[in-house]
Amino acid sequence: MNYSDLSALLFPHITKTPQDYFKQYPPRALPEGAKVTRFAPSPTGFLHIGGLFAALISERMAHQSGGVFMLRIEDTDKKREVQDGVSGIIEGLYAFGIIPDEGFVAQDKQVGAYGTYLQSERAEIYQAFAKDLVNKGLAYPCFCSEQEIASIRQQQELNKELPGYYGEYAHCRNLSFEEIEQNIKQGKPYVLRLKSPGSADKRISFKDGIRGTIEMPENIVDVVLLKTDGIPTYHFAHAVDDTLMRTTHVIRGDEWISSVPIHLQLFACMGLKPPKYAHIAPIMKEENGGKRKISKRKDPEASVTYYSEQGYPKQGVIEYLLNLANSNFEDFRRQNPKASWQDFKLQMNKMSVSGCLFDLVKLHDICKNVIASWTAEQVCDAAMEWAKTYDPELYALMHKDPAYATTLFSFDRNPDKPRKDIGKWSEVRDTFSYMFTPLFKPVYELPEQISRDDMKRIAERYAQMFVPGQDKNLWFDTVKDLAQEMGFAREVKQYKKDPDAYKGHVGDISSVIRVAVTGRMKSPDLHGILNALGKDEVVRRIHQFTEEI
RNA sequence: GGCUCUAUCGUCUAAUGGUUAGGACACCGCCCUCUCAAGGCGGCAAUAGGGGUUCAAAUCCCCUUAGAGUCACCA
Repeated sequence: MNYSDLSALLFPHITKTPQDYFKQYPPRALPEGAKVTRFAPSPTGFLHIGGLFAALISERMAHQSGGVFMLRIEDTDKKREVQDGVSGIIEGLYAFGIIPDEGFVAQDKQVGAYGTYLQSERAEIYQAFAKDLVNKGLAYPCFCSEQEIASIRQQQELNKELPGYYGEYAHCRNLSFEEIEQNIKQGKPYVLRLKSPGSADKRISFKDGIRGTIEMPENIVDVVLLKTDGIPTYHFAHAVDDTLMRTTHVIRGDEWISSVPIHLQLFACMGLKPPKYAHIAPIMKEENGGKRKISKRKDPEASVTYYSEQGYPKQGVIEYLLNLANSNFEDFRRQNPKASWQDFKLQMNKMSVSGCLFDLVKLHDICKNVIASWTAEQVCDAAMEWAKTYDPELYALMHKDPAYATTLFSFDRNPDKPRKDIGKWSEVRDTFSYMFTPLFKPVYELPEQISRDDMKRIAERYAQMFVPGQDKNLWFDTVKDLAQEMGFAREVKQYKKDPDAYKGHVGDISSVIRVAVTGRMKSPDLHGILNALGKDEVVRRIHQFTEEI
């Protein structure tokens, strides 16, 4: 068979060759050791937490090495595509600060000299490479119908043989030029298959950046390169795109490991050097005592939008992910409390090989620490930004008086022992609702050891005594004075020494004031709260308290 | 089922043939304290099972078991 006749028959309109494209997309001028990586999702819905994880690793590997990080969209499966899928991914990435250098930077905006980064716009490129393979006798058209493929499969299952289109099962491998020509003239649909040079008894091995050396049987299946519509399969697109985009490191989910023999063979057939691979274990979820891959359908926390909605600070989410990737991130953070997470040197070979369970509790803890390390202004800004979209009522209240809102976050926020009570912005409303008069709808929790009469007397007396703006120690002295006046001990220790001599102690006085003003038995620094609320509001709340209990 | 990978506290993991098997989260106790949060101190808690190799095994080898991934004109 004359293969150039065949390639002309199959691709009459393709004039460019792979060489033309190599010229168009020359090697990148990057320093030695710079890694070129990409995140290449298909736009089938919102960004998955596993996708963010993979993107983060790729971004780190590129930027740590002075390389380039690309966002390529793999939209070769039009059936599964979802509207706005691209913007969902970009927004998800941007929301967590993962910014590509090349590829898509907005729904309809691409940057970079190695594009287009949208696979559906690259059809001609793939076909040029396909034509070249046909020319070399390494690819052929296959006219088998779905039913024929299915029956081959059935037969193979019956014989307990490797399923797939290969060897003697690959009928269309042996079609003559005339047969092919006739089929084409009749308009019979076909796919283009690789004429796999592999043999069943040979094995290949490759070095995975995360897993080390992996050995596998060589690929022998004549995999589909171009689908009926002329659009490539993932495998072929990967080989062509990552070659032309000069990707050095392909970092992807470990569901791809078993396809590596196909990929390596494709590169070999095209005479190309394959990139280095690193396969990331999936993020898992616990279910009925077992582990399973976290699922878009079943698990709300699978979508990165969940973390935005809940208001986990993006730094916290990223740091949690980095912690999953390299557990020594924790040590780094402890030693460098102020450093940016980007200063951490992520190491691929330290990544876990088996999938880990996603732990929302640990995430929450990390977020608490992250928030605790910020200034009140930073916390307030971030909380407000969240509230803007997810809690408009709270936003309006904070926005009305930003200085007041900032004050709330400064309670107990001293640098040595910062308060750690908020892990995500959705907790702000409940934590501080009593600080906003419109949200203050008290259901008083009362201290049991104090009589109602005493509570009223304490509260009313305090309303008279309260002087805003006092120094904290001075203020507490007045509370102690009140304790004494009411027959309570000035000090807890004093009370414990001789409980029968007092009605209670200064802590009980604080409790009454606290409950009157916040409706709760627990709160941050009472002194701060009273001063923030101001005399009028404190007095008003105390009156409300004495009337309602 | 074939192929591939994996197995250390409940969870995330450290320990590259010699450690009282370390840390973090969670949980429990104590201390500090006007409540809470935090903090300090302590506790609970693991090498899946069985065989080898070795003076010595969580670590190397084999088997078993369990889990994960994959076997599409999906990525």
